[in-house]
Amino acid sequence: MNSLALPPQATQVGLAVDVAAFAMHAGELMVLLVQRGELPHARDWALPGGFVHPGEELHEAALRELRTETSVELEPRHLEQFFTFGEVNRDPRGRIVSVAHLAVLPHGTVSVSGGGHTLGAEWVSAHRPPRLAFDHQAILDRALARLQLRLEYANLALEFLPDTFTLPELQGVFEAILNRKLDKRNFRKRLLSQGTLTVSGERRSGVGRPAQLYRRAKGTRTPAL
Amino acid sequence: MNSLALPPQATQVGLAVDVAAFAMHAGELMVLLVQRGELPHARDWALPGGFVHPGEELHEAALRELRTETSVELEPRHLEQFFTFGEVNRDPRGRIVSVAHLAVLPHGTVSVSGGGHTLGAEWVSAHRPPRLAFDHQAILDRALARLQLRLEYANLALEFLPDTFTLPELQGVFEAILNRKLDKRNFRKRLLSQGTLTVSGERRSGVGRPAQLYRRAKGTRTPAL
DNA sequence: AGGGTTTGTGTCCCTGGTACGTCAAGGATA
DNA sequence: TATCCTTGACGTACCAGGGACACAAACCCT
Repeated sequence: MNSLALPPQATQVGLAVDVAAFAMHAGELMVLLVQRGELPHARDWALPGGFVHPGEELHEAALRELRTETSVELEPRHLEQFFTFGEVNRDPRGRIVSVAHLAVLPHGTVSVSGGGHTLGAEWVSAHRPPRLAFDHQAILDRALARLQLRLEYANLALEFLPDTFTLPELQGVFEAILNRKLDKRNFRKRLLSQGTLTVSGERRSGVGRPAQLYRRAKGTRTPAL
Repeated sequence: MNSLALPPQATQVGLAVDVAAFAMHAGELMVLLVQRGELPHARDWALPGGFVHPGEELHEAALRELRTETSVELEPRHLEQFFTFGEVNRDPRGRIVSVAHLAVLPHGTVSVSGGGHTLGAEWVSAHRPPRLAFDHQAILDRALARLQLRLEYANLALEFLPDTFTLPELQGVFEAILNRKLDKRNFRKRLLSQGTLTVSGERRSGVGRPAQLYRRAKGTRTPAL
């Protein structure tokens, strides 16, 4: 079965995956970065990622790199391939194409720790990241654009919150992703009329009027990405 | 510069591109296929595509394969990468990842002729293609979905028509891509209120009332994809 | 008790989309 | 030349969704 030969002009390239993983922190959209421990770009910040192993599917590689480099365990449904970067000179080591993935980290996934060949892993502001290695800024730009597109449809924002949450919190997630303010009343109207939320108990935020707690309605389990 | 070594576990894979190229014919959305001349899948139909050459950008490879296999010359602005297929066993020759591209053929590009290693090239119904080689049916499915998404925004449909055209013709393009009928009057309203069309002379279709001819308004050159 | 802070709510208007009936301009035919 | 057939052209009414907008309610703290 595997006995067929490849034509001679078939380029053999290094196959990599990169992951732009997002989470909410203090009302800000954060992206997960690692500090590279090896050349090239040693000590520079980069998106987690690395080479695909033989016999390994693309999404498996993405999950593995995320796990080994940042200790973040993720379900496949929170991962989506969104673009492949294959420019000839994007990597000084040779022709390396990277299949870039978008990851949405469910609320609670905050503990990160460097691993593998990295010097460390950290959450940084997605809209104001430090200087990134390779073409990772371009990758991040595209990831943000895709994330904003996805927001319109699904209940993607809910992934960033715990099981129960307040409407202002949910609005904060939207604002952090879209990077702009929204109108309170219109936001409520839209979300509630959509019927994907149900109420729970009460809650006090320590300051101001207590907010109503909501949770996602039953049967609203659309895949995150 | 190129002196850095790749880590040993870095998978070397074959890098390919495939192109789902669409055009209108007799009111139907057509996709461009080639009949394979070599193993595997010899004599089966497939999307045009092949291996990326060393030092060649992805989109260059896509354009080259299209040119050599089907004699279709295309501008880069009519090409868009939309997904990368990298399943481990998608190709019996080994690990081959294919970066799939969507192409919109401007009106007039009809003459196709087989070339390269193919037995021939042909236009077939995009919604009812024959059995395809490899995972090309999955690629086609995704290409159609993307095409339908794109339709909403841009003047993508105009790419399928000559410089001057009638509104019913334009509506036919929409219907062919969306694979469903549209309302005549609402379609006019939408398109004309958009202000991207201007009028020209008249024209008779041989049967029924002659239709007004339109052309795209000046300064409406948004990139096709 | 009062000030500060945050949540919660209703109205108007504009836009875009859909459903729908009717007239107009030709070609073909008798 | 009159009639019919075919297809293009046009306008109205209705509904849903989104954006702009101001004020009351609940809780904390001092």
